Amino acid sequence: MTVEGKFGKAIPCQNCPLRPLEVFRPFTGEELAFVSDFKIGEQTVESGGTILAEGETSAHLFTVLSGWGFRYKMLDDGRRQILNYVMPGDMVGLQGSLMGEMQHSIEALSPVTLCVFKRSRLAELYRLYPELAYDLTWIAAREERILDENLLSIGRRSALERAAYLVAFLYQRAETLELFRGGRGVIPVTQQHLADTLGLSIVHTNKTLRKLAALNLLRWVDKGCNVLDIDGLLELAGWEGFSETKRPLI
Amino acid sequence: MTVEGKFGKAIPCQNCPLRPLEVFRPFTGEELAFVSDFKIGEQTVESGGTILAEGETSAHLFTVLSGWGFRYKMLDDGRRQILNYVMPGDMVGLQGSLMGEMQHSIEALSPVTLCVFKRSRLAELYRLYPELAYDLTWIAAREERILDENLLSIGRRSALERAAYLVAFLYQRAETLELFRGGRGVIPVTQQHLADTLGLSIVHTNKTLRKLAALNLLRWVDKGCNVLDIDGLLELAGWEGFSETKRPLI
DNA sequence: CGGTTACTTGAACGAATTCAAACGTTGTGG
DNA sequence: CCACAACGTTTGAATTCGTTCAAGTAACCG
Repeated sequence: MTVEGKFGKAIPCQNCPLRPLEVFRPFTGEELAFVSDFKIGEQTVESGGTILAEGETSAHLFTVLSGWGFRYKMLDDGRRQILNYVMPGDMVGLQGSLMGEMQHSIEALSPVTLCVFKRSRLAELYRLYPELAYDLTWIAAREERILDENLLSIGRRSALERAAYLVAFLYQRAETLELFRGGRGVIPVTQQHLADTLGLSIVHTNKTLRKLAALNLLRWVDKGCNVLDIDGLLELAGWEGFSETKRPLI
Repeated sequence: MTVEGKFGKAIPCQNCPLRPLEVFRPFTGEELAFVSDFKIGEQTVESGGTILAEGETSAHLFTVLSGWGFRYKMLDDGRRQILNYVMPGDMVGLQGSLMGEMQHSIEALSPVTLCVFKRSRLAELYRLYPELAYDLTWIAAREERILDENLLSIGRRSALERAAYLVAFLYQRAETLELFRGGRGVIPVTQQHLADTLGLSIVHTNKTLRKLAALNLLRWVDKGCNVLDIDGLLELAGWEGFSETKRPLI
């Protein structure tokens, strides 16, 4: 099976729409050439579709080019915990690439476009591009940091603080990607998604969000959350916010 | 300041007591030589002492040679969340080495001995030893996986399941390190530590542990937890257990 | 227009926290 | 050697927080 037959290749990395964003560190021509060659194509997943499933050992590794998704794990009886969200520029499937099979699933929250890479060329990356290798470790460490914050939130913050933290977190990440520039600035999640992230029931999540809305911190619009007062959310959560230096885009 | 004056160097990596353990992948002579050279000395931290503190930008990176510790974060008002535990063979401070300053603290649960490495030589490692570079990413991905499991547990498991999961997790990790061979096989934590890991109050943690004890799954002995029935704990938690292939020891 | 999905609300219930107090062990200073 | 402080564990009772149950509304879609 040829990869060209399976994945359409639309955007070459040299004119990637994400790369000009301020958040991403500049790449050398050589790095860019390798990444572009490393990329074997693009793939799209419809909203609600599965990007990667727990247990699977994909031959591929992805970077989100556009769209939102989330990583989650489930217990046998169906209880679901959302671990983190993925947005443009985020690499997905790295953990699976290193550890063998996927230990979590990833689902699309909106139509998602992915850059597709071949796992098998990772060794080459490590051999020839130490800077990119370092970047991969950095990316894993960043995810770890986010999970640390999340764990603190779920374990120790009250429902109200926790919800404020989560919405602020999602808002800030999207903001640095300039995802709110053109549109209405809506975080494309249902209350069920937030509930499964917060470790709360859907009913209590709703009541908590209503409280945040009553405080004029956010507003709920057609299937999404609109942040009205990011500073208020941060203060309520007791959180300094998500400060990030330039990061790699592979 | 010479590093030799600050850190005693006792064990050369070639006859590291941990390396012969089954869990660790064999290293080539060359890799071993680099790691041994990378190591600038050893450091000890007394029980209850701080190994690394949030906000600090240490010039060093460590691997635990002996003893137990834990990673945690705190909210302004003192609420503490334990994120993970560290045991012999675990690298600590990697996240800080990559992201600049530490985003969490690490405290010793028992007297701890650390192998000390210099952050500044990390670039060299990436340049000259792609296999070790890969290992570092792998180590970060492993931590991520553990945090994923933890998040699922705190977010979605009941108090009883959660406690069973945690104790089983700690037991299994210690078991693969053969930490229970000589002694009584006690996990050296107070109930306060477990409470701060589970996201529960100390009172409710106590009541939950008593239930597990009543089920003959564990026993509480002089400041520590003694596992009586690991399979029972795993079953109650609805967890398949912590399967791990050979891993690197840097 | 009937079915589905997402949001919303009230009420009853259950789980976990907080408050309060007691017990045993360990270590310390008189 | 004893008094006593410090710490960790244990238990009961009152309270708060969050869940579950139940129902209803609004928007969207085939």
